[in-house]
Amino acid sequence: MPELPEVEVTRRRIAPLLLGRSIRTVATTSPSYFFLTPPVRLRRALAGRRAEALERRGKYLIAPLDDGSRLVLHLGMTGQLFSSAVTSPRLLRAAARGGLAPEAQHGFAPDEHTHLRLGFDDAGPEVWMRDARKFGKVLWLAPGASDPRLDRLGPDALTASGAQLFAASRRRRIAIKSLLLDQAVLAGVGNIYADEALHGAGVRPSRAAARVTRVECERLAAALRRVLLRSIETGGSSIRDYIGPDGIDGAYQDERRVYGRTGEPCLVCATPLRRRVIGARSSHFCPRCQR
DNA sequence: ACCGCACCCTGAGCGC
DNA sequence: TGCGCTCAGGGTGCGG
Repeated sequence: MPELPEVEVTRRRIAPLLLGRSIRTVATTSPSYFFLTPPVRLRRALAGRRAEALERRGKYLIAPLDDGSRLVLHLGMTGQLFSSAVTSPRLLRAAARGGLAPEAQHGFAPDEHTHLRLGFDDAGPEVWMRDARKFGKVLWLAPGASDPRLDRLGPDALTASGAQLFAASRRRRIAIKSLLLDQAVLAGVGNIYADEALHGAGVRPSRAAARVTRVECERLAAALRRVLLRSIETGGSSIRDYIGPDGIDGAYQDERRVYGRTGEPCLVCATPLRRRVIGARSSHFCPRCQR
């Protein structure tokens, strides 16, 4: 599940493939709600353009183009943005992965889930976007156009302060976990890193946001920064679908302390970790360390 | 205004 | 072995 770290790693590694190259071909799948901008319009808008930068806001990637328009991408849950020159078992269905050595899986061929393919006016690799579940989004913004999705994003989780978090949590009766996932409060936090940060800060995910103290908000902001930065360092979490644009898996899944570890011992106090559904998201926590 | 929840989608993993 | 069911969840939007 691409969250801030995975999107940031993707940004850093895909930027060299995108920047300064003129887009010559744009191939898409059929219209669906994956395309907030209809494919026909998207193809027209992108052909001949050149990305001048690649920015990240929360979990969104934004590429300002040379005509002042912008290409906006969101990877959703299962989105993969990668070079056509790479392959990875994660690009294949489990059935197709079976038994194959990684080096035997050459030449990933675009399938029905490969929704966007950008080709360039040189001989280099293309940039492909694949998303089996289509929870991702592709959007083109005309010069000067804005989008409510971007406008409502709160401060980036990497730079948000404990004071901001404290202010945003006052009078809120929702669980602190749900508040962390609200992109208008903090941009970039998803289920994995919310759970990890709450454990790091010693705060139970189900606690009402308004009952989290100023000191705990400071601890939460610090834990978020620590967890997110460490994940970026290790290439993100490749738990199911996520791959780096260069086909290389992240390694942060090996450093998880609570996410997906229900029943296993807490690495701090050895108490078996618990799972509880909060706001339709599974939450993992230590009943002893997190109050 | 605030909050909970259904919905979009497909593949994995399970039970029978 | 194979089918069908359930679950996973980011973000949006609606109903209470």
